[in-house]
Amino acid sequence: MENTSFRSLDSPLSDYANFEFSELLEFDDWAEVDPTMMISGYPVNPVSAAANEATSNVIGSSNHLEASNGRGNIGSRPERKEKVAFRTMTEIEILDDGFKWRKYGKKMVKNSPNPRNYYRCSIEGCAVKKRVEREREDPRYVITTYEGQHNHQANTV
DNA sequence: CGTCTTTGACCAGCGC
DNA sequence: GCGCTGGTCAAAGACG
Repeated sequence: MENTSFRSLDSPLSDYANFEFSELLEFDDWAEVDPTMMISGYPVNPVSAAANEATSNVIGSSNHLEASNGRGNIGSRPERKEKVAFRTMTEIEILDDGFKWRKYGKKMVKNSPNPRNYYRCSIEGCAVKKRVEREREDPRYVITTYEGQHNHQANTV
């Protein structure tokens, strides 16, 4: 609903031009989420490194994460879950989006030589989950998947 | 002292 | 029915 929340968080850094969401992954009720909302609701502010290149790197590759949801929703809709996945060009996988995340697991997927990290919101009552995974053919790219919505304002960094 | 990180093991769902 | 993968939880440790 209220996508407002924060759009001008105290981001000391102003070079988060690496944030690119041109490659959105479709999962369940993706259509319910507005891309604009993510831009205003999930601002990223890399605290360091990577932030001088990119800027206008056009992603022309194709997504290969379709195998992620090959579980049980082939032609069916078990339930609606807000899943938002987008690719970010950054050397760091821990992007500070204004919320506090607690890593609760790491797993190595066969589809990628790199491990997949699972994060969860540290705020109680907030069941938002975040999945961070590196691109298989482009390690410089990071696939961030948000699941759920925050029930609180940004925890400010 | 409090919080978060890390690793392993366990469980569940789906495929064959 | 079995196997596989993915996902989650738990405990201990480390660090601030």
